[in-house]
Formats: sequence, C-alpha cells, structure tokens
Amino acid sequence: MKRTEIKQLFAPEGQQLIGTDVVVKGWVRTKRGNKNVAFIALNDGSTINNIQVVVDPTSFDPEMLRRITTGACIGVQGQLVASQGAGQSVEVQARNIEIYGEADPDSYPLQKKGHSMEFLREIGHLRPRTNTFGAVCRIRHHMAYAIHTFFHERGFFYFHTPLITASDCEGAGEMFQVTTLDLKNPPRLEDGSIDYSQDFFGKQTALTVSGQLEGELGATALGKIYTFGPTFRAENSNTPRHLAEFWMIEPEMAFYDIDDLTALEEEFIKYCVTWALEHCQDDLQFLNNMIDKGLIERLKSVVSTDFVRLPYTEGIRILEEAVKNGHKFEFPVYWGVDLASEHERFLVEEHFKKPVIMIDYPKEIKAFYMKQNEDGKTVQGTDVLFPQIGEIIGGSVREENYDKLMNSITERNIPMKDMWWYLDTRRYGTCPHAGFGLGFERLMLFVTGMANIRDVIPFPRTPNTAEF
RNA sequence: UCCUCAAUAGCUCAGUUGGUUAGAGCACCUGACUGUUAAUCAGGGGGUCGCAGGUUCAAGUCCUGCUUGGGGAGCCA
Repeated sequence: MKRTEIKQLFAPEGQQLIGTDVVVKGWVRTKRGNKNVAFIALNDGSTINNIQVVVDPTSFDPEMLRRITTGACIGVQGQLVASQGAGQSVEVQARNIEIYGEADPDSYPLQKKGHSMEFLREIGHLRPRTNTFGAVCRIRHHMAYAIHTFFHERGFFYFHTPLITASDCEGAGEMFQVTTLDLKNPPRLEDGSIDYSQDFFGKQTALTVSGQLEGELGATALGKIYTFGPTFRAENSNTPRHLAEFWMIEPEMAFYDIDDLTALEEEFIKYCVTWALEHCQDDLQFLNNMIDKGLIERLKSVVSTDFVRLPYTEGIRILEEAVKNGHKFEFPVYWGVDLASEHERFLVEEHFKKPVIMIDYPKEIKAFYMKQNEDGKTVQGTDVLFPQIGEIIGGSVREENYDKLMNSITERNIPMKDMWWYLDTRRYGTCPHAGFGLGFERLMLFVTGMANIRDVIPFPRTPNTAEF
C-alpha cells in the first residue's frame, strides 16, 4: 500500500481519508499506555505534528511492541479515524506494524523531554530528529525557496560565482587556503618561500569570502543577478553570530542608486519574513511556544513597519546626545569611529525600536569599492541593523569611476595582483551599480528566534569544530 | 584572540560556613491503571563529582594548571 505523509493527514484533504486505510511511516517520538490501549506519537518530518497511532495491545505480539521505543522507525497500516482524544483531529487505528529500525533506549540519546542546545550540538547527527531542529530545517528550506522566488519574480538571474578564488584582496576576512601541495614537503623557491606555481591551479588559492567581485561582473552584463552559496571565513570568531562556513546571498544590480538599494534591502527582508509567516505557521508556532514567546509578534511587526534610513552622521549625533544625557558606553563616540555593537544596539533597540538602515559611512571605515560621496568624506555604504542580531545586511553602491576606485585602492595599499579583471569593469562600459550581502544564517536567526547561529544550520563549522 | 561564567547519574539540575553513606525530576527495568497528550502512580538499578596536581585530620565544595562548553568583546554576514 502507498504511504501517506503525515502532513497530508492533517491537511484539509486528509478529512476525505477518514474511514479508509492509510500507511504511515516515521520515527517514534513517544509511546505510552496500559494493558488495554497504547499510543504512539509518530513523526515523519513532513510536519512538526505527530500522528497518533492507537494500538490494541491484545492483537499484537508483546515482544514486538516492546521493541517500539522512542527513536525507533516503524511503518503502520490502519484505519484513519476522527480522534476520540482532545489533542489531535485524526489518528490511526493500527492493524499492522512493521519495525524498520529499533533504537536501544539505553543508548539512544534523544528523549522525549527537552535537551539543551549545547547537548544537541554534540549529537548533530541526530538532532535533526528533534522538534526544534525539524522546525528550523523546514523553515530553512522555505527561506531558501523564498529567496530564489523573490529574485526570480523580479527578473534577477541566479549567478554562480566560484568557491575557489585566487584573488587575495577580497578584503572581507581571513581565508582558508586550498592546496594539493604536500604540506610536509612543499616545493620551494630559491628564497625559501613556497613555489605555488607547482600547486594545482598554478597559483595560491583559497576558499571565497565573498562572491561580490564576480557578482559585479554578472551585473554589468545581465543587469540584475544574485548569488546564493557557501562562503568561508577563517576568522577565529567565537560568537553566537559567526560561522566559519555560512551561506550568503549577494544580489548585484546595474543602474541602482542608494535609494533603489535600500528599498530592495527592505523589500527583500520583508518578503522573506512574510513568506515564513504564510508558509511555516506550524513550525513558527512551535518555536514561539518553546523557544521565543515574542517571535511571531516580532516577525509581524517587522513586516508592517518602515525601516529607518539613518545617515551615519545623524546616528553619531543621536549617540552623542545620549552620552550627554548620561548614557554610558564602553567605547567612545565621535564622528569617524567604526560603531561598536553597543552603539548599533542602542540605536536599534532603544532609540528607534525598529530596524535601521544606516547609510553614508566615513570612507575610512568601509571597503575600497564603495561609491564616494560628493563631500569627499563619506561613501554610499549601507548596513541593515536588526534588534538582537545586529548587522543582517551589508551593502553599498559601488564606485564605478576608474580613477576614484584606483585612488581608493592605492590609499589602502590593497594588492591588486590578479585583480585586473575587476578593474576592467570600470575601464569598459562602466555603469552605476549597487549590491548587498545577506548572511543567510543571520536571517534564519531572526526568523526562527533561535539564539545561536550554530543552531540554525544543520552542521555548523566553527573554530575547532568540524564534526559530522 | 581577550574578558567572564560554568563542568555533579544517559539528560536537566540541587548539593549549606570544607564534615558521616552525593540527591531530585526525566530516561531505563519491574509492577499498577480501559483513551493517553512531555500520561500518571509504586518500587528498583544507575556516580572515578571534566582532567592533573596541591592545601587540609577531612575536598563535589578551597588553590594552581589544563581541557571542554556558555555568555560578552573584537573581526564581520
């Protein structure tokens, strides 16, 4: 008989199945009962909801029933009926049960009671089977799908940028080297340095820290592109907001100015959050109940509120005003500083109490490729700042003028070896353009209400951790 | 990397100013219960108190180092 996914049983169409025989297959969450009746909560991952299997113990082999414990995988055939109990609409009256795999209760680490996030990280191979991570993983899928849909609907092309790169000036962080050389005995030049001409690519290479530079190549040909792929940072960052391997979305648009850019950033986030509210109700409700009581309300409020556009200079003025009124910051505030997270948090969480898009930063604290303003002091960079998680998007209008870009590069002593192709975009048919980068897991933090970025990706990679 | 807190049963935790045999809930095993909802009730088994030193008549408790983890900071997405 054909298997029915549990999600279908709870869907409106599932009502038509009442009275018929169905086959459900999944993993046992709990079993309870007595001599006369037993209940098995079965989950197959299609939904957070369990189907209740009702078992008459007198019509099954007791030894077989004993082998059905939390974590076991079973298949059940039986009639779907309206439930007599209060907790669920329908349930399956078991006629046949097949055990696919037992889970020895003495060693199976998952229990029906709650576990700490730290413990679950140690059993990353099993934690997708928990309610919380099932919900997170399903939402993660829906967010990825929403992102592709958002860009596709707006005429963006999904552009694949390389994961292995030879440019050493991407400037966004430490890189993981990629090599096939024998690390114990690498070929060397006469001066003792390593001879990378003998490496696989004939030069030194590393995993990408950003697809942006190649993304600009796409935008200056296809008009509007986006990337969505893994990104690697070898920073020794140990925080609940950083991963060594994460997924980044980087749209890049020809002919977008700063207003077009910030409008897209805001529309994009609202689209994703709205998508989650519409497509992940059960999972969000679970997370709202178990993880973060204010989650759904916060998601709804972000969708309905206008994000603040805040010039850096104005932000500094507000912070200085706060200091004057007695607010204590650990780090000093003055025009030209790179804002600390305590400053960003004050603006977002205390002053405006809503998402803030900060723009027009001092050029010294931003990347070389950002478009320089007429004032000679600021650049058209944008950071979208969110409550609790901080910077969720970093973007900018790009400097399209060759001479200005070169000046910025020489001012910063950026090695332009292997970068001739990037500069060529400014030499041949240069155009105004803009783009941003969004950390997928940061978006996931916001949408799920989870507190640690290691818990919104199935298998997190952080310093000292590459298990599973 | 820096600062800070923590580590006790399979899991989540309690453990007093250092003092006798280290406790609870859940899980597991045995039993009870005619429909449960993280079922409930009764009983049982289960510990190198993270590791290595030290102080003391006596250390889960105090000190030092190490390991692992959490939180904060920096770097950023």
